[in-house]
Amino acid sequence: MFCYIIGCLPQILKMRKPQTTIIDLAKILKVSPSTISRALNDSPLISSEKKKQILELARSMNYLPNQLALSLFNKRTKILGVIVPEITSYYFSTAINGIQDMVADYGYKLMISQSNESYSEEVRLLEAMNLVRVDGFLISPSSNTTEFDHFKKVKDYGVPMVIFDRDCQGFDVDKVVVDDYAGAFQAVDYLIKTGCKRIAHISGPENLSTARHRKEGYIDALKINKIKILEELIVFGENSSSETGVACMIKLLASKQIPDAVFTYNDAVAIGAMQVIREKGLHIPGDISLVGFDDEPYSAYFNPALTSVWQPVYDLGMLSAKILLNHLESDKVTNGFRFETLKPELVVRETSKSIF
Amino acid sequence: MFCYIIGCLPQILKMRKPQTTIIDLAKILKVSPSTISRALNDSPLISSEKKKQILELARSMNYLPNQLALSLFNKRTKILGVIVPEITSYYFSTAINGIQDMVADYGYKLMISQSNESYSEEVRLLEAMNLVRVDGFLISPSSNTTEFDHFKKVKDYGVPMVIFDRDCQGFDVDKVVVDDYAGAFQAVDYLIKTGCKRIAHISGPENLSTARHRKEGYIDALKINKIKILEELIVFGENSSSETGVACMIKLLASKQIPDAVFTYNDAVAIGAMQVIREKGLHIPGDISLVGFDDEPYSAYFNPALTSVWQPVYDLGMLSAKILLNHLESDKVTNGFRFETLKPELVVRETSKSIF
DNA sequence: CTGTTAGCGCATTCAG
DNA sequence: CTGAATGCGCTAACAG
Repeated sequence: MFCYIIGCLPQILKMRKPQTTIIDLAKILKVSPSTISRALNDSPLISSEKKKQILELARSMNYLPNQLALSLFNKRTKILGVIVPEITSYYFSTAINGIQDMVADYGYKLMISQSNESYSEEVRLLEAMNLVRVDGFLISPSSNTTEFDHFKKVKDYGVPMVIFDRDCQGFDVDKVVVDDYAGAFQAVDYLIKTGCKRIAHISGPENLSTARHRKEGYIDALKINKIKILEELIVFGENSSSETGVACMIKLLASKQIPDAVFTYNDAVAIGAMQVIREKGLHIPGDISLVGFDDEPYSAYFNPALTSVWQPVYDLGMLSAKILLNHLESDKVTNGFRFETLKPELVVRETSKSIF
Repeated sequence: MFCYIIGCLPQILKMRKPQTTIIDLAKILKVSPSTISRALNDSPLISSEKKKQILELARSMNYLPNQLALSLFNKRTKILGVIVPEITSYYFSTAINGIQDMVADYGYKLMISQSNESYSEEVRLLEAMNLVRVDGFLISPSSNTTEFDHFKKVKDYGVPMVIFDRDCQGFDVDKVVVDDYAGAFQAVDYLIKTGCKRIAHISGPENLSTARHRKEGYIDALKINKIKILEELIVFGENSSSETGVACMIKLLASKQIPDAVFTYNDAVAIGAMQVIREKGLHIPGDISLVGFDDEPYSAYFNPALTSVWQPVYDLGMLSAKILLNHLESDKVTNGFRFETLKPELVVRETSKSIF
């Protein structure tokens, strides 16, 4: 679709208070706009006397340089576009945190939007931000994004971009992800070492690379420990909410032989599962061990405190932003793409037994 | 401080791929740029034949209108500046959610930043966003902001703004807040009705209007029920984290006579408090009732499930944005300021006893 | 219907 | 050291 933003059409609007420009200053001081510009930009090509005078007037008249004009001229806005599936989650908001902290010192602002896990919304946002001429993109694709032409189009347009957290297989750009496989493997291997033999897995949306990798880690940990993989012990949640955790756990407990451990896609799911287990009158970790993923701040305060796989999300944001900044602030032509993987870490708490 | 963004200074930078402009199109088709512009904007002042031809070429050349040029011309960017204390909290990210949902249909984009509860950072962000010429501001001030000249300066500059969640007393703008007083009153009144007589309060940062109002609600609920207010039962947390909840609860349990209920500034604090109570071997709500504030999604899954005061945060964001849009999209000159108050609601769960 | 002109606010050549 | 001219990409008022 080729369309133009409605807002651009002419329309009567409340006129904003006119703001002082370098031309205003120039007229008052009876000098040329160039001179004003030079003074404001601390150019050496101006007498310090005039400079002082100009700066003073500028201050007194509340002069503010217009970034729009600057951006138009410089062909760079110093704005970065950030698109995440949802901003409400601790995970992504922490990543954004990292991005902002990395980027602030370089004078970049963030334009942030959430796709709400919707592909079409993601496309819309991407295009809108591209029209604003953001200098680059930091994107974590929606779970319903299976085709990457929209990304490719923007990239080919010359806008640098970094994909983070969720991989887009088959689309070549810089990417930063967490080693979900390793995290899952570690978690399940640990469960096995504590004596669990019938370990279930509540997986996430199948389309998510993170969900797939965690499932693979789970499967390989079982394999390497010579434990049979049972289809009935793997259930798939539609999303990663606590409600989904509830539904999936109910399903798992409905079978004749219940699991002695559950490794969930993330903490939210684990929390839902925990409630179901509790209500069934089963003991954690006595009857069933439970391990989550993400290590959200609340997880440590659950009763019992949740064993979980901590992810370096803040660093994820930082590194993604850093890579993007590299593209933006250096002249080096990039050869190939970076694919960075950050290591997660198992945090053992009370929902899992200990290894003797 | 009067300063210029470093990024504006001339610097060698990797030239971005030149993008097609209406002038390019004009040259190719040998017509004037105005004609191109008219075609692109679906003006009636053009032959449908030419229009079709132009649109086709534009599409094939991946033409995208440059919002910067447009914004410079229209004196409006269709970008709204959002400043919140922290983006990581469920509370503010949900408010942002509401803002975005309200604003999306009107074609506005969001520039979001967090002040990290720092006054100076807030000032910095505000100024940077103002330079970008955002059309308006949605701000929840940092807890360390006690003086509002920076807001006033921007407002006087002609940029509309709405303050939300946290009030700035003495500064007149449109504001949208939640009735913290009523929420707190309801919670504490309820605790009293369940038989609690020695109700403690863990308050938030004293500078926060929300913390003050919740404390006042607590106090008035006691008063109206003729319960004596005891200084020793009110402790102040430096911030609103779970760690603070832990620290404050330890303090409360150290006194000779422990409370039979605790009303906390928010859920995060309550969670910390809950852990301390549990570790002391006390029963909730048997020995101590516990009520939080915010009703975060996890609170329902705690063990026992947390009684809390739900806040209409999403609506808070929506309404704030709506008010700002009113300023932006209508010609009506505003007389006075709106002060909207949203009603919170007590959600009773397991950490409080029931009323017989 | 179409082209020309001017200007949004600024920086940067190029002449003086 | 300073000013005049030019252009960033686009629209709108004004002629034709």
